[in-house]
Amino acid sequence: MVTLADVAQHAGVSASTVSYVLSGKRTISEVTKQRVEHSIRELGYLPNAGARALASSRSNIIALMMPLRTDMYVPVMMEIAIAVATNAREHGFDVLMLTGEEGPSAVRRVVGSGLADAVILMDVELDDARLPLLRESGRPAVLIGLPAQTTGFTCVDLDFAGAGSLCAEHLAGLGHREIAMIGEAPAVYERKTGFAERTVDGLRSRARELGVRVLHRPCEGTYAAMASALGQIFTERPGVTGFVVQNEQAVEPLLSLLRQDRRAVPEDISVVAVCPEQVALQGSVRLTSVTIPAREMARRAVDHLIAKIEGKADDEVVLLQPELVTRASSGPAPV
Amino acid sequence: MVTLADVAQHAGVSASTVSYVLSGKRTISEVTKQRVEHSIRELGYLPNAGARALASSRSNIIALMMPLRTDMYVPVMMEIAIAVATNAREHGFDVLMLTGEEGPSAVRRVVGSGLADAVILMDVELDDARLPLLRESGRPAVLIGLPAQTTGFTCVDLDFAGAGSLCAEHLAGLGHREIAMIGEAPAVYERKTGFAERTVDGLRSRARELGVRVLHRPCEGTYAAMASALGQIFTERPGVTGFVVQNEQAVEPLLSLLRQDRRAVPEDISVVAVCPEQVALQGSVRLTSVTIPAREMARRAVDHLIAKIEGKADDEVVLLQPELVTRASSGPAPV
DNA sequence: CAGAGGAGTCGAAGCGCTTCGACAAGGCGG
DNA sequence: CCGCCTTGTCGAAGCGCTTCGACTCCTCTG
Repeated sequence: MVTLADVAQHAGVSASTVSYVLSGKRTISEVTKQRVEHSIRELGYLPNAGARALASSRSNIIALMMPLRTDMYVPVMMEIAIAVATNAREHGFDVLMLTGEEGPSAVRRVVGSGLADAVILMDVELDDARLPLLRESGRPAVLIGLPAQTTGFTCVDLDFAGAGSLCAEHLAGLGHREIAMIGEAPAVYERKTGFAERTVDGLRSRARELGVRVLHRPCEGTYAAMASALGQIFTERPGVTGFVVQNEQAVEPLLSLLRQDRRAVPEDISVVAVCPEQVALQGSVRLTSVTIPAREMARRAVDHLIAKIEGKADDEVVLLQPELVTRASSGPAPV
Repeated sequence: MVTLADVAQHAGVSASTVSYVLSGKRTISEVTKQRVEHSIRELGYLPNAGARALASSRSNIIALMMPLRTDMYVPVMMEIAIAVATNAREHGFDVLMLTGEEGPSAVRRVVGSGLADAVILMDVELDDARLPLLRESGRPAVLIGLPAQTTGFTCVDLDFAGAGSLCAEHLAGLGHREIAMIGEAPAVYERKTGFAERTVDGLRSRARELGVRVLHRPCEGTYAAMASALGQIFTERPGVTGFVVQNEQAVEPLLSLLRQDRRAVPEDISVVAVCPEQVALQGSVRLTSVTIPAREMARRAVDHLIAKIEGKADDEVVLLQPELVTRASSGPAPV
């Protein structure tokens, strides 16, 4: 193992000089710098992470906590996680992966031991048990999601209410007067994550303004559940011509069932999805959709977090503006 | 911040005693132990990770490297990652998430700096660029997958060849004489990950023994790609009555297209999938499938890795035995 | 031409923990 | 009843790095 001291000796300078070359915290003459850097390369020196963390009380590690709810849509989480890791690296940080298994106290452990400098929380509930612990710790934190009480945290999320109203506007603009919303699985609502409700609220209130009737049905992402939900919807509201789907697992079942039912998309029925772009593109029909910008959320979260670590950012609620892209699954309401 | 010394003082013992209570590496009388543990709780002491790593040259961190190929099936990766993290915690380890973005040298950085004690590599290619670096580092490593050259590593993977032959046996046993295999996307084969080829090989050789003809078609997981592949298959081999699908994104398109084509599953066509259990269960038809045991793979990988860290395990190739579960998508060949 | 101040470097003091050797106190066999 | 081993505890020496103050040259400025 090569140490700082070895490099210093090899370059004929003191250890502190090498350290300053590495950190750039003091001016070092160009010659010395070159010499030191050459020695570093020559010896294949890599600073010891533990020693660094101990001396500087900074680990350059961000903890990413993602509880694993099987009912939660996994690809979005994964995309965010990957993007967080990639982004963090660009700032010189690594990412520690925390699952929900350990419970809220994982936050305390990781932050209290100095293992992580800061925390990103995913899948945040309205009244999340991890938040008090995090607040107490005083460490920088960013939430992906929007809890009831945001003081002390920066929150990054899609403006789901806005997404809902965009869907309402789109369908209303195409002449639809009765629409149904296929929501997330009931378990998601029970868990009180907030985003599902916000979407419905946004959809509802804009629809009301535009004179459109809305029927909302939470639904699991299986064929069976979808079939039953669809049956109920058409029984209760035979005039429904537009669908908004938030549960991405339900998208294919819905399309498939409509097809079986001999209802053409978009001629008879228009479908708008709230989902990641990939899902909108890869199905049997290219879906008109409001994209869930996973990468963008991750990028914002990391950038904010780094800024907070460096003491140059305040708490803030960042709601990303949703965009609706019209594709092949929506069209004018039938006459 | 509470330190070991604070605890020692509070308990009226020396720092080393506290350390030994924590690590259990020397015998400590029950009374002292109680007293120390009480002080720890009282003060809310958490050992500093950096100091610990520095002094013991063990970070208790495992690096999990998962390159992000968009063509790779994401949920399996995610399931493995989560299971790795959860399992590692049970052994007192945390997991550092590495993406492919940084390139193979990420391995060197993380291991050379002492940030991670060991490494788990996912999505291993036959001739993976990360392997030489890892070998050189001398750190314990487990690969999830099977490269061409395994010396120096423990490898954990599903016996995909066995999975292939199970599929052949199942379909042959039901009387099918001509089967088609829908493989992974062409990009997967080009990347030389090995598992896709092994499945085909296993399927082919067992099929030959059983007198079954096999047609193999790599296929992307989109409707369009599937439609075209299916057209070609039935043109080339009109007598095909059995399908083996390895690309899980292709499963729903296949079923949907067969339905459209008025070919009933399982009456006219039998379908066997190689996929995680969840995928087999949640579609429009409950699929006969060979499960990809993501969690089990993760568990084995972590257990082996920990054993290697503690110096009590050798390199080994662990191929998990595949199991075929018969469900609603396969039945006797039509007469 | 003296003094101020900047640039470049060094030495040393930790950071909080682990671990090794030492040592005191008691239990045992011979 | 002495020496020996075991058990329980302590002190001190690091682990490899960061960082603060101090010091030495220079280069300006008045």
